Amino acid sequence: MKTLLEQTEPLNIKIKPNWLEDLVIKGGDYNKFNVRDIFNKIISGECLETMKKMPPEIADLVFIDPPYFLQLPPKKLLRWTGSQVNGVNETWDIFKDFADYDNFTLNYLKEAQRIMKPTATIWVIATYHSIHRIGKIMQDLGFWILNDVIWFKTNPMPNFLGVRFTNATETLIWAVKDKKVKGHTFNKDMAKKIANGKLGINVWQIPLCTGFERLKDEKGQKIHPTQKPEALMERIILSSSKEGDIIFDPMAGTGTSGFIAKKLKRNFVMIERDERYLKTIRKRFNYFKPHELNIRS
Amino acid sequence: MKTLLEQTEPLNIKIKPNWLEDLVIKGGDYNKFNVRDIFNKIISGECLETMKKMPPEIADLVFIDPPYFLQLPPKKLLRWTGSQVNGVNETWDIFKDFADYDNFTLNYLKEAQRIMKPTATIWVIATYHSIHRIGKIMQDLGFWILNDVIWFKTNPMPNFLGVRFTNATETLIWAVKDKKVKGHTFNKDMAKKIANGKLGINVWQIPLCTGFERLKDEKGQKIHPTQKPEALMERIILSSSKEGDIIFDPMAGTGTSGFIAKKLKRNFVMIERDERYLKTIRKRFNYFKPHELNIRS
DNA sequence: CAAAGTCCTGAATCATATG
DNA sequence: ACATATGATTCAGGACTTT
Repeated sequence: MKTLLEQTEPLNIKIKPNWLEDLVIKGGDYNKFNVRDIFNKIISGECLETMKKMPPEIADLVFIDPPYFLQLPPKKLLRWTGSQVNGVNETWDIFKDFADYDNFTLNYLKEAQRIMKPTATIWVIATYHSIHRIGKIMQDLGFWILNDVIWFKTNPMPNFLGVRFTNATETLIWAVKDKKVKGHTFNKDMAKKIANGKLGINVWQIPLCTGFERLKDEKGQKIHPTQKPEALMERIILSSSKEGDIIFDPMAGTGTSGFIAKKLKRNFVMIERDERYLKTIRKRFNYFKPHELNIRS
Repeated sequence: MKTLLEQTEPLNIKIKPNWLEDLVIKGGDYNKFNVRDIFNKIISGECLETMKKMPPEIADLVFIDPPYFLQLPPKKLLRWTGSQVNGVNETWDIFKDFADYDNFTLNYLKEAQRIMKPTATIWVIATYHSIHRIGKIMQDLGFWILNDVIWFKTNPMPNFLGVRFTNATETLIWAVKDKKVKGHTFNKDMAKKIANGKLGINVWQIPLCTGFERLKDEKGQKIHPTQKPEALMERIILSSSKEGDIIFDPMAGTGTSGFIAKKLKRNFVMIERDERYLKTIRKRFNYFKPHELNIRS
């Protein structure tokens, strides 16, 4: 598989194919969506209110990369070289307190549960800052956890202050919507290939998203502070979905889930609020031919 | 360091040194403990009620290996007492529901928080079945998580059914009792040695507790279903405690925490209810000389 | 052109001292 | 109890520069 954006123009070029405009639809224009409205589309709109407009039981796979609520201090951490650590200080990661965060979590999980097909599975990713809250809320909602999967970063940011272990992992929770679900998709052979060709183990060694794959603006600054690696998304999709499946991501960011879904012959529905990210997704999807996105060129 | 029990007699020999009797004290004999009562002792008694008798702020390090609430079907339930010693329903991993489990968790965590010295840290281990519940409850109680540490088993039980990933991990939560805590113990150099000599990473590759280290009865049956490897306990103690520290374990099982604590020149306080495990601990501690356990021989 | 060296940065729950 | 200012500290990997 080719590396991201190898075949796309630089981001500062303003001219784009017209058909890419059709990739994003305005959620505000709809009271309810039907599947045809949103098939292989990114819906522009706020996460929760847009999810509520979705029809029930349409997704084969749900992927959610929510805010982690890192609770970082507003001040930047300086390195001895003078450069600063760009912690996440986006407004979307700010919550009043745990109760506020929990409430948000509960709401999007409820909607995800409704949107999932009966045999669908869901992946949620976070760090220790919030994964436990998410996991407990999932269990309380009746989700049945199939696995924790550990994303073991080969090149984590070191903890140079030496007061705790270097945090080299993020945790993914993989679950079905109910304990009684039978027949969810799991591609066993693919899982073996993915996890070091061994037993199909729940630890995945994958580097951070850096280099050419990392989407950057005209100034060379990263567009999204937490862009997920394509390799991670590939493993998720290859191990737990089939060709033609609908993959739903209500917090798309730079759209890695839909991008990889499409590369792997799946379909997607994504939601994203931020205009800057939406613009980036359009650029990114220039990789595809119109017919691959069910758009008439 | 020598392997466990290399210098002890086989478990089927009934004659033990008398001084080992003093290793276990009866919790029921006390209304309140003072530190001298319980210094390098195993307290025989039920976990919660015994914890409540403990003085506040005495532990430098708390290690808790609680029931995981695996929710296995009844016939596969793990028996705390092995063969039915008494008719009482003393099964180890049975809880009515999540609320029941959460209530138990909340109670022992509250007590642990009280027993911890102001700069103490706490380790709790579990699998995905319950770690998220534990983690959220910890956060709600004000514990401040320092790290998730992943115990990555080199020889996990393979998953033959092919419906999910082979679960090769357990998760440890490492935390201080409050966000404001300053000056907890973290032996940085030791952490580097522990985690592949590199960054001091939060992923530890350790085999399951098997072979000679695994404690077995006269019939060769394992005594405890989830005995933790010594290597795991060594890493915990070496990375986050100092010589002479008091390490507290309210659910001792076969006493690995205290055993390794003592080997590494720390002190311990342990609580264990089950007479069979207490007997095993006595055997195990025959490894030491009386003066190492502050007992007059 | 290859090899070696420099610089930058990645979801980060920092530590200590002073007011 | 707060807030604010300043100090000490790290590795892998990619981009870029120099030899």
